[in-house]
Amino acid sequence: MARKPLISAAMIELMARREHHAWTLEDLQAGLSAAGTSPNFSTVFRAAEKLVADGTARKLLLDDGRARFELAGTHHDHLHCVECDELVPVPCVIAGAQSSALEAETGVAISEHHIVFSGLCQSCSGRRE
Amino acid sequence: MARKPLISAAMIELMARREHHAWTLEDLQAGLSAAGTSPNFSTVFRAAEKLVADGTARKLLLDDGRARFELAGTHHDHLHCVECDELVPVPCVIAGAQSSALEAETGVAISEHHIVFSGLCQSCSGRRE
DNA sequence: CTAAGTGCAAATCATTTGCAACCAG
DNA sequence: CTGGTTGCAAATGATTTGCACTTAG
Repeated sequence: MARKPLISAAMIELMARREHHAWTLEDLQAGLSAAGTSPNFSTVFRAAEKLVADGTARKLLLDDGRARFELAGTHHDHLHCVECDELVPVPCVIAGAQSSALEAETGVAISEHHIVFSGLCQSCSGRRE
Repeated sequence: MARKPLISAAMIELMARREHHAWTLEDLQAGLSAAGTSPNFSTVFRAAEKLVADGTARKLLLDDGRARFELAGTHHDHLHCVECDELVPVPCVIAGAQSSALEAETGVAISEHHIVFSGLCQSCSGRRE
């Protein structure tokens, strides 16, 4: 049990730069390589999983079938830009009252949710006007 | 160019029975086998993709990495039951005003969305009380 | 006959895992 | 030394594809 391991630390720093909000394993490997280290894909994979395990990051799966990792933080949802393929964070629009109403209406018990909007991110949207 | 092909037709009927709301390819193959035909996995796969292509069905990806197919219909969202693993439909809780407000607030342009709630479906929820 | 639908086997894709070599404490 | 980290190669799991064979029309 020691301090943050090498790659994990670099990975956290990298993600904190927000070049992307959510990173695929490839993004992470490329970013780390650009930053000097050139870790093996497995290493990136395991470091990312570890960050998820200790709560530092969260893993997301999109319909394109590739996992993305984001630094954990306050709850928010995402917009998947159909133009640039970025996954950008957007504030959550579901009020507690709404999920309560849904639970009452359907009989399900909700513990969490994740919304993925599809459309254009701010920059792609602006570029199109 | 003819009428609905064999397996596709059987697949639509099968899905319409609602044993599941959303079917994995395995579910579909098992269901079709139980119904008499025993199609090859590839055949099931291609028929399902075709249904998606012609708008009869929709393909969904969950965090477990396996695709599920549901008959297309009016928009709704889903609850993924953590107990029985079923994906059950729930009415959409996002009002148009909310996404408009989100667009105004963030500058993104939303074309659609999909919410996946996690929790207990109605039967699992009831069984636990 | 001719295009569409199938089955089977092989190819992909995106991870995951096994294991031996390494490295900081 | 000793446990955590890495690299490399091989194994998975879930599709996807290529191709030859059928079959409905």
